[in-house]
This record gives sequence, structure tokens and C-alpha cells, in this order.
Amino acid sequence: MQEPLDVLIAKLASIGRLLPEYETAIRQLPIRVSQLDRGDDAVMEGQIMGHCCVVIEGLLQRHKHMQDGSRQILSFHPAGDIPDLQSLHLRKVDYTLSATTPTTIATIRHSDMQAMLRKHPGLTDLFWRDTLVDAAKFLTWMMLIGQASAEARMAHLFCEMFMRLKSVGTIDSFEFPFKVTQSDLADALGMSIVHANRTLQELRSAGLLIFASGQAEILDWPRLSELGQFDPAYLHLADE
Amino acid sequence: MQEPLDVLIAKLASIGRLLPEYETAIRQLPIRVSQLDRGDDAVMEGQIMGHCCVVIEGLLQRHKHMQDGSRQILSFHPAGDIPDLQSLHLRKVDYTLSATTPTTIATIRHSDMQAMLRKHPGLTDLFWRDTLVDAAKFLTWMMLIGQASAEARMAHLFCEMFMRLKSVGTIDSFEFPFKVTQSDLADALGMSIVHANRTLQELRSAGLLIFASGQAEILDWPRLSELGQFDPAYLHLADE
DNA sequence: CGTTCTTTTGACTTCAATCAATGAGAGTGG
DNA sequence: CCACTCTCATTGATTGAAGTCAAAAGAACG
Repeated sequence: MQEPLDVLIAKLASIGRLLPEYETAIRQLPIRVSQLDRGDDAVMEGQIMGHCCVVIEGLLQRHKHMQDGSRQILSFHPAGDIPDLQSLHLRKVDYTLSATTPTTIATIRHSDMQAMLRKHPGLTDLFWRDTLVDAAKFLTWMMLIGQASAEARMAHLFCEMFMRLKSVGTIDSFEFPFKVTQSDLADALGMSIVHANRTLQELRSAGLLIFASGQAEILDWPRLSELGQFDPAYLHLADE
Repeated sequence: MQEPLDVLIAKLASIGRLLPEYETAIRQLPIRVSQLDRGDDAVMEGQIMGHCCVVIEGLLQRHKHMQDGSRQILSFHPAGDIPDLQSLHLRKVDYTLSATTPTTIATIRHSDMQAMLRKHPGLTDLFWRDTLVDAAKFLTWMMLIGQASAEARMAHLFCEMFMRLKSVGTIDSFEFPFKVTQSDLADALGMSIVHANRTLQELRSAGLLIFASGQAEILDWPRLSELGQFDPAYLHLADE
């Protein structure tokens, strides 16, 4: 049977040991499901949160703006992620979460979440771990944005998305949907749209990756992950 | 009376509500104090940790290396920080912690930490919050490295260090020690040494900031924080 | 089909990296 | 106390990667 929070269960299982009783507790959480169109905000910078959200289907992006209007996309969140779990302890959020594609989310009240965590300290550890894995991704991205070439950054992003989608069972082949525009990629990787476009062309002509109209296909995983210096250790997946 | 973990108490108090009983519990933690010279590693990438460390005095830096040897400094950790608290749940670390200046650290066994947290769930929340504040800093830095000019990044770094040192009571004036080299600054901000040098010169000639031989002096806080687009909200300090 | 958004291309510019050398200062040892 | 060696800071010259500008060509959508 397909339930909304199945994706969350899969995600948590991918990063740690999920006991059956935890699974039961999670399934009993009261949720409110809602639908977002591309561009809609799930969470806005400065908001004081009383709930957090789980991505059920689609893709959210976390971003921040500079004064001059330029935008840095900080992370992408496919199904299973709880992108604003931090708000449980940092109630005033300092980023915006927007739908990159039409997206379904489930919101969970902090009070319900906290009641569950009080009852299951082991789940607290698992959720804590989830926020830490998130932070580990930020560290890796900081290094990439600071030090890596445009090609390496682009390659790395696709490697990471592939690995994350695979680890939660959303995909099982090297061809997968990744519904972002080149402008999104540019803002995520800290480069101009024009440069993102040319970088994608280079990867394509090198026979490593094809990305067109929201569909990615990794043609040569060994060389792509080599180029992107991709070592999945930072994702801290359970099965390694 | 001056005890090693006083700095940790001050740090925790700066980010949340620290009950007297928590303070007592922390003071009872068994610690092992050790001394590092500049360049010594406290934690090395790939290590499986059984303990974590508190900076008692001095400065640690977290960094990661690319294959070509280039280094990205991801964060600086002055007295009071627990830079590897994550290792409690992500035992294999994916970064290196090195002393930027001669530094004293106290190590705490995970088992002791966990015993304390089991006894005081409220402390768990506070430590969790600490790791979340860390992550919020990474987000802000990602945006800066990705989008901001060299001058803005440099300005922001000094604003942040000033604010953090002030919030834990280490300093109380605009002149403070920050024992890093220009090469460290360059690696932290994702720029070349030469460019870091020139950026510092620009800030100096603009009358905003003087940095020489490990000593920083902020000459014009309003203009420096304006230039660095520094909004301390992301530090999630308790008193705001 | 016209409108809008996204991708692609070419020309030009600029910021910042690299290269190369020099200074300045701290510490060491003869 | 003076060479000697380090590391760190500074400067100038040159190069190159990536940004900006501008426009055209596709796609997507009502």
C-alpha cells in the first residue's frame, strides 16, 4: 500500500537503522498534504515555523538571496527529504524553500514531532543524524563552489542527485528526471546561465552526461564521478 | 574560578537557554586536555571517532582537500566550539580539523556525552541546536562564496568572527586577535593568496578594517557589515 | 499562433588566477 | 651578532576563465 510517508521511511532507512516501532510511530504522525506549483514557496526566509514539511513527490529547492537580487540555490530536495527539519530547533528560518517543479508536501506540526521524539529517543538520534548529513552535504558543496572547476561542479551535482535518488529507491537507472532549468543549475553552482549552458555542452560532447528538458542521463558514470571528484562518503548512506 | 569547560558553558548559553542542572552535568564530564601546535591535526578526514573535542583556547580550522591539493577552509572554531560534535552520529568524519594557532582542546568520550544526553533530553536539544547553527553558517557561507564579491566575503568573515567572539565573551572591543595568515583567509574565501592580500588592502584603504600579524581591528562596523551584507540572524544567537 | 520562458550562440570585457620576484620578519645556529 | 633559512606579505605583469551583453532560435502554453 502506498502511503504519503513511505518516502520518508525510505529516506530514513537509507541513512540509518530504522526500527519497526519507529516506522509505526512515523506513520501515525498527523499530516496535512498540500500541492505546490513551480515557483510556490513552502517556507519563506524570516518565517517563524510551527511545523516542518516532508517532500512526498517532486522537487524543492532551498535558496537565499543577496541584496542585489542574485540567488544561491543551496540544496535540492527530492521526495523523502525534510528540508526544514532544522526549524524544530531554529524556529526562525533563514532560507526559502520553493517548488522547482509541481510538488506534493506533507506538513507535520512541531508539537506532534516533538511528542514522537520524546517517546522514541532513538528516533531523535536518527532525525538528528539526518540534519547532520544535510550539513555534511553543505560542507562538500562549499568546497566545490570554492575550489572546483565549473565542469567538476556540474558533474558532481549530477552524481549526487543520482546517488541520492537511487539510495531511496526513486530511480534505478542512469536515466532519471531532474526537473530543473539551466538557470537553476547556474544558481546552484555559482556560475552564470551562459556558462552553465556551455559546461553542459562540454559534458555532453565528452560523452559523460546528457541533460535536456528536465531529464538527465549519465552516460559514463566512472568518468563523470572521476571528473566531479565524487566520493559518496559525505552522504553517509547506511549501506556502506 | 576558571575551569576548562567554562568556555563551552558560555558558548551554549549564547545559543540557547542553559539550565543550572545542565551546567552541572557538563562540568562533571570527564575530559582529557591536550595541546596542539599550529598545523597539528585534532581530527583527520576518514577517522572513525569515539570522542569529540571542545576548543578551550586558540583556534581550530575545519578543511577539506581536493585531489589537486587545493584546500577549502570550511570554518574557524574559536574557544567554546565543539567542531566535531557531528561525529556523535556521523562517526566517520569527512573533514580535517587543524590548529591554526597553538590551541588547547578538551576531548570528551562519546559514551560519556551520550550518557549525559540520555539523562537530560533538554541538553540533547541544545547540542542538536548547536549543530544546526553550525549548518546555518555553512549555508550563509555557501551563498557568499557562490555569489558575493571578494571584498564582501572578506568583510563578512571579519564581521562573523567579531560577532561570534563577542557573543561568548572572549572579546569586548573592535580590536581582537584572529591568528590566521592571509593564505588561510584565501583558502577560506575561495580566492588566491594574492587576491586576498589585495582585498585586505582595499578594506584598509577604505578605512573599514585593519588586519596585520594575526590582529584584526574593525574601524567602521556600520560600513563593514553593510559591505559584507552581514545580518547576524543566521548565527541564531539567543539574545535576539 | 502569439506570448513567454528557456536554451543557445557570438562578441566582448573583466575579475581574479597565475607567474615571478622582492621585502619583511622571526627563529636558528655557528 | 651576523649569515641563513623559513614563512608570510607584497607588488607588477600577464593570462585565462567566466561574466556580461545582445540577439536568435526553440519549446512550452494557453
